[in-house]
Amino acid sequence: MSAQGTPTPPIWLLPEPPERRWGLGRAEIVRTAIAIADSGGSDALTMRAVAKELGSSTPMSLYRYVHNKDGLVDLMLDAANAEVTTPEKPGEDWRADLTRLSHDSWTMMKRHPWFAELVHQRPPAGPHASRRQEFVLSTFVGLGQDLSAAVSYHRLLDGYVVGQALQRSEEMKMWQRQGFRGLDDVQELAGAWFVDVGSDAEPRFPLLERVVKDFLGADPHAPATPAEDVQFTLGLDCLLDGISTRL
Amino acid sequence: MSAQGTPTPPIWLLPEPPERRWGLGRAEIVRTAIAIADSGGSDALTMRAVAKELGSSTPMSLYRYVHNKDGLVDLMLDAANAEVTTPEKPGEDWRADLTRLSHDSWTMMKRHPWFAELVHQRPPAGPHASRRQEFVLSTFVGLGQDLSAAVSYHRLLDGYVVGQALQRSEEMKMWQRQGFRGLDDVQELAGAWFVDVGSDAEPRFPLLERVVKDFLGADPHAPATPAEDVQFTLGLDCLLDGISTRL
DNA sequence: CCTCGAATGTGTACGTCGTACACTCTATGT
DNA sequence: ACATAGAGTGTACGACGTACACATTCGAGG
Repeated sequence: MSAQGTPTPPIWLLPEPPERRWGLGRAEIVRTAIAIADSGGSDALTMRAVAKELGSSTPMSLYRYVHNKDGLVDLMLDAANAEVTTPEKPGEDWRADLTRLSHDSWTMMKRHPWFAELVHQRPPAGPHASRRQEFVLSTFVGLGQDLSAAVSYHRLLDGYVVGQALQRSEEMKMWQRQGFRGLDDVQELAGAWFVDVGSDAEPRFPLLERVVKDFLGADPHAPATPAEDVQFTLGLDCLLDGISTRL
Repeated sequence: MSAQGTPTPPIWLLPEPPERRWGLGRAEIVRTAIAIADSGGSDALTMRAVAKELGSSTPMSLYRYVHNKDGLVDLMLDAANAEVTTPEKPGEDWRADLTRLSHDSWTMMKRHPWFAELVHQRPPAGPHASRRQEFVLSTFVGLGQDLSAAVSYHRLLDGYVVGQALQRSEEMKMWQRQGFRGLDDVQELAGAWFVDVGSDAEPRFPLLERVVKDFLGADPHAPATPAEDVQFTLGLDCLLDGISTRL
């Protein structure tokens, strides 16, 4: 990544390349990049990979359109953000609004597991992100909160959603990490990953061990995991409860 | 990083190198790596940099001790986690316990801004992390919750703390991004980063703009920022409120 | 229809990263 | 004093992002 050399400014500062007469375009590039990251994870997102997928033999073609990789990431994040529908104005029921918004974001991040990993690598200044943030802020300000409290609550909510998504993508990686056969490996892993497990009679982390066993005992190829959504909703409700007592 | 090739298992699976007779040691390596990351950020954390700092001319010396970079990161994360004191057993007042634990973690992550960026890049299986997790789980289980609820609440809290730390380190990077002179640049930035700002008369994101101005208007070299801690505490309390109504 | 110039794609190459492999050096037990 | 395991070094490879010069392609004016 750009690391440190010259921390790239958001791509929005740079002019959109003029209307293309032939050749590639931002939209196509971003779509391809998203497809790659969707299927291969954020590690698979490589300028070379995107270029190859597009048929271009070298990655250099892309640079005319996206300026650099950080710019491409900016565009991907914004495209993903565009998939969650943000109301124009706060409605009657603030809690319903925010619940819907959070759930929309959550399903978007389930669709794009790379989002949570990449979003912390760029300043959060995309147009759609800004729009959503403005909406949430205005919701709380409309409820009589001052701006700094509104910012706090927005952070709280946003951090929660992204954090859950991050944790989810970690778990997915854990599954990919090795192909399990059965519960034998589970035992091995549970015993190995958590050091100082202690004797069988008195394990050092009994609860943790049960969690790991439950987790690893589940079918990795189970289609849908409603439990995930239930957990998400529980946390969110609990958070909104806490907020609402403070309004 | 290891990217994808062979997702490195946690370093605790590998035997600690036998007691050194001369030369380096894990402790010294990890200490140096943490010092580098503390001062230069997670981007500065390079095997080469660590080796140079240690006086070794090549990074290869390190590999006998830490196996690979992921292993070094595992050790760094665990060392940082060791800095937050986890009680042996849940006490009388669960809320005080968790508040103290969260605040401890938060100050640790303020001390080590790289922590939040690196923690999501490795499985959360370090001994100290496990111990803290076990403590939180047992707190909730002791309150009569079932295990999956306990896991939810733990995630909620942990995700909150790390998320706040992540946001903080993002802001710090934003400061470093360029050396501001005064409010002129601020105006420019505020107008530029948030696209479609709209006319001066009717900005498209009025609240957001105020937030950015407030943020950029503050003194970047202000020593302590108690406001930060106040925000942290607000969110945490609000979260604990939400949890406590569900117990 | 041909040609010219701007818009677009390509090849090559550099610097950085993690790290494998073979090598040399060092300190210790005999 | 010397063999030997334990430790550090040098060199090198492949992947990455991307700068720069070059080749190619298209659309408009003669």
